[in-house]
Amino acid sequence: MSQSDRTPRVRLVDVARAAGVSKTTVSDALNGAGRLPAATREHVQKVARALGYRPNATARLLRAGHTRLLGLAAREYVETPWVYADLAYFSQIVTATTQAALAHGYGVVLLPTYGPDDCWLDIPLDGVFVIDPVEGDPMVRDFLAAGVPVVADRRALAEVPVETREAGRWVDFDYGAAVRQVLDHLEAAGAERIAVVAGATTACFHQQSVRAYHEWCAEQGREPRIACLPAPGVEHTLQAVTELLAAPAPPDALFTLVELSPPLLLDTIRRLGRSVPGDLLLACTTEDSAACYTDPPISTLSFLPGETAQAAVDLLVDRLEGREGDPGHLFSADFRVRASSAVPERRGARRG
Amino acid sequence: MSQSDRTPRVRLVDVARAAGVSKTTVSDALNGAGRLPAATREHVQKVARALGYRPNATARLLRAGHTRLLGLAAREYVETPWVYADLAYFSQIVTATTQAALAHGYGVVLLPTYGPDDCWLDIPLDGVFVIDPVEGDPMVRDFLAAGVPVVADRRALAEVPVETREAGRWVDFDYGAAVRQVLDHLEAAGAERIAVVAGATTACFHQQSVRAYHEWCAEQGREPRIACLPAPGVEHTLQAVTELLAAPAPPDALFTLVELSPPLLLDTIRRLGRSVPGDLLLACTTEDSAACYTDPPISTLSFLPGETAQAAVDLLVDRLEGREGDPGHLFSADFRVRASSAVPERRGARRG
DNA sequence: TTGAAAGCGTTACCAG
DNA sequence: CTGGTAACGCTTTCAA
Repeated sequence: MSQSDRTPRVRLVDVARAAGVSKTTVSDALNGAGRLPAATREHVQKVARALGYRPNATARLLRAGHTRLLGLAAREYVETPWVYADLAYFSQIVTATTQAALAHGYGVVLLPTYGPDDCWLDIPLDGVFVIDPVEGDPMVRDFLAAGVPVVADRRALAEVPVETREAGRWVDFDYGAAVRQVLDHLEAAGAERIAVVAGATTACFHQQSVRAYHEWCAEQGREPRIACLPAPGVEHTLQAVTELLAAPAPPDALFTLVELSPPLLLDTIRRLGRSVPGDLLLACTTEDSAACYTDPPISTLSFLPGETAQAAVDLLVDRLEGREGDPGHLFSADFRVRASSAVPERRGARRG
Repeated sequence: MSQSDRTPRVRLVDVARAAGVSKTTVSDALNGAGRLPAATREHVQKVARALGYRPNATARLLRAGHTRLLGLAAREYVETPWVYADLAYFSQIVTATTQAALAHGYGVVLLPTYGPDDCWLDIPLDGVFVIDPVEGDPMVRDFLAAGVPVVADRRALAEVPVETREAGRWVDFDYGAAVRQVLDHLEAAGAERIAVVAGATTACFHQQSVRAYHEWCAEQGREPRIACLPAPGVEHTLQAVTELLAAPAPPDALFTLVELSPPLLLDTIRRLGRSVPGDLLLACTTEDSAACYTDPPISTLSFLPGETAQAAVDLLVDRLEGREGDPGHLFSADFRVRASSAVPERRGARRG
């Protein structure tokens, strides 16, 4: 690959010349194809090894017509240069995607989320998994227009010209339903003023969940108490929590929709003088497994990154290998009620 | 890319035919090369757009002779199929590598850590960053033999045939020194029985750090108290901690060398009936930023994933773009003393 | 200004 | 059983 080398790589033809045979024979000998006599095969292999020959991967790909490379992009915070390290959700998506891809013999390329438009089109990809596409996402549009199969969410696919849609597959959640499930639970547990921390992006998840919260509030005749963060970050998130809890007639429940270390959030709430669940019911959208080890364990809403990634890869690979599969897969979020949003009795007991 | 399509992709030559010009003209018109009259250029562009033409990435790469793709592999737990999601260190390495690569116009491919030997050689890579190579790592050997520049640690490079070593660069730490620094600190803070949780792999980091601990114990005439984990995982790690603390004459200091959520560890220690730093001094090797928000804040040892990744990419890119740069970069670990391993006064006060 | 043709390094088809 | 030769799809040099 390296062009800057003084010594150019040894090519198939070099081996052929050195071994006194043709390119075909070398190719066959090395790939176990054809029916060469063992002697020829071994001779060629020896020469190849002696010369340090390695096939050029790019040339093989051009020949093969596919690259067995899948792209992965997290688009939620397109503006801010890549911030997914602290986000357990994206970490787990990356891991699970890589594992699933590997199991099918595919590699995974982490795609740029920002930067010169179209730069992603220079990467030789067989398919792409786009997580949290933004509204009218150009990446989804471009790949689909280029005929590269894409897995995204239903909205992203609906936004794309119908004639390019054929290569699109989707994985999706009913985000609104998930949010309402948590709100209903908190209300049933006695919460009257539920505060929410959400993201201020055009990703489907945040748009739908914020909308669901507002609708829910309207139905219940309640005043929304919501902080929308334009970017992730521990500082800002804790700050938002602090401000929400400092409001006059402070909330008696908190529901976070952005990732934040659960033990840390718990600790912060305590330092603000509130007990959980005594003064404040708590439910977190998180993939951090630490949530069930805290005291009290924290109720969590999970969007199943492992399952999602697995499904996305399967969808992509089915399409790539010519199998007619499902057009997509709808998941249900996983809400686990734990002691942090406990039943009303306990709260009444404490206060009475 | 997708071969399974009924409708084969439209190629350069198709556009040329449709526009009534030659391939050259199309290429020039689309790439802004040559000095075509504006009319021709626009005409070609219009036809290309109408046909939905997208250049084939693989073919361009073959022509270009490079792929602008960098491989990234975490080799520490080669046996276990990819377990880096919960590990803040690897997450941050991935993010930082991607960012740094992007800044140079390179993409990043996540490499398989296990699976059919050599399968990584089929991926068209310009360079590779191998984190925590194992002893005699075949991945490092193969890429170097193939003339693909590699960044790893010094040991990995030393193990490779000298004639292929030219394409190797390194980033490294003096792990032993880092470990001794922490042990010395804990001792100065009054610890007499320091327990350690480490990994049982052949990665440089674990080998050197475990050795340093044993040497330090020997020098001090102390009995080592160490748990070595063959694989990561919250359960196992907490279990190891529990066992170490349950020993007769229990340790008065704990130093973890494997990643574990700091707030969670603190919580666990407390549930075992020990206070930090009162009963137990605590220092963690971790990249989790939550460590400085706990109460008490936790002393941490960091191996600077951000800086390491940045340096690795720079080393790779310098080599690829023909610049003569450094052969490698030696880092010093970042040890931050916080209240969890506080000065002896406080411990005396509590106990007296 | 435009086009024909020569690569890039591999694999695969067919003659010999 | 082997070796020429034609793709794969693009860029670029060089003539016209």
